[in-house]
Amino acid sequence: MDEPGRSNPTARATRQRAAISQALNAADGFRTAQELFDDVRNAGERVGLTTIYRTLQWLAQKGEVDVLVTKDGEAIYRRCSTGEHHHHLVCRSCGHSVEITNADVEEWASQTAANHGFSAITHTVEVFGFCRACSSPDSDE
Amino acid sequence: MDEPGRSNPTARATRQRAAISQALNAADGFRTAQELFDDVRNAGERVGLTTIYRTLQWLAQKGEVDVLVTKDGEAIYRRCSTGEHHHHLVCRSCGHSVEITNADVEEWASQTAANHGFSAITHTVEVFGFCRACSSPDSDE
DNA sequence: TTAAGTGCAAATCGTTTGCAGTTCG
DNA sequence: CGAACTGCAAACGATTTGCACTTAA
Repeated sequence: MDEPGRSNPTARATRQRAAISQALNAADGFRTAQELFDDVRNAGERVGLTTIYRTLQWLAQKGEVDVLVTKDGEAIYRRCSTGEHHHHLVCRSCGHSVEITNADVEEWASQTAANHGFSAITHTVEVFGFCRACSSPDSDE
Repeated sequence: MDEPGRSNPTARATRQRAAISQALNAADGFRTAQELFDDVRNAGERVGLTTIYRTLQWLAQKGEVDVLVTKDGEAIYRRCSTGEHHHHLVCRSCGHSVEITNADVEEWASQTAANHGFSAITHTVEVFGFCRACSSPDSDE
């Protein structure tokens, strides 16, 4: 993998990457490639889905974005918050997300990792469910 | 479309389901649908991949198998472990992953979600870091 | 200039579904 | 018999790749 602090010699500053990076920056929480595609479009930029995927892959490799996979097998990306650890409570229905924190989890994560001999720990916790509004008896999915 | 995962009318005992269940039983850890397909074949049974998927879906719904999704978006299944939930400790360098569990996190997740009025909770915990081997001074990759 | 970057369309690949033929009960 | 169940092939949807064209440096 790339060494930290050493910029990639083959990295060009393109309009597309800037747009993607910006969308990633503006996004609060995880986004699928498609969502990012839409975000970029809404921002008035035109970037191909392919480029979204390739750039995301590139950023992930550089460790600038975290990648998770949902139960549906979809990849979701988030700007990697170096050192910062905040989690989200995401509504499956409306997408509303609440930021949550809990020192215990942080503690548990680093502790567990250490027990397994892991270092340079970073963790991600995402809780999916239906928010109060969406789980009302007369709401649908 | 009548998948064996519908309501619970009449779960029929078929040769295929027996074979799948047996393969699942013999499997040591997680298996992909394909692997299970092969396992069943090696056991001398002939079951379609479709049936593997449908039965797995059915078993998952009944809570008899756990389903996880790998980074590649592949679903992996494992028999039983009702209520047990695994998380992963993933090495950023070699990709080696260790399964971890901790009831406290489960508790925390559902508790926190409930406090925010969320229901039908599902959570994902991923801990990234460098495993012992990869953090050794002379390791590469 | 020229190789990295981009985008469209086609290709992948795991998983799902349409449908007609089987089989359990 | 009739509803479940099965399996093949086609459909699917997210992601990747082939290839000709742009563009940053």
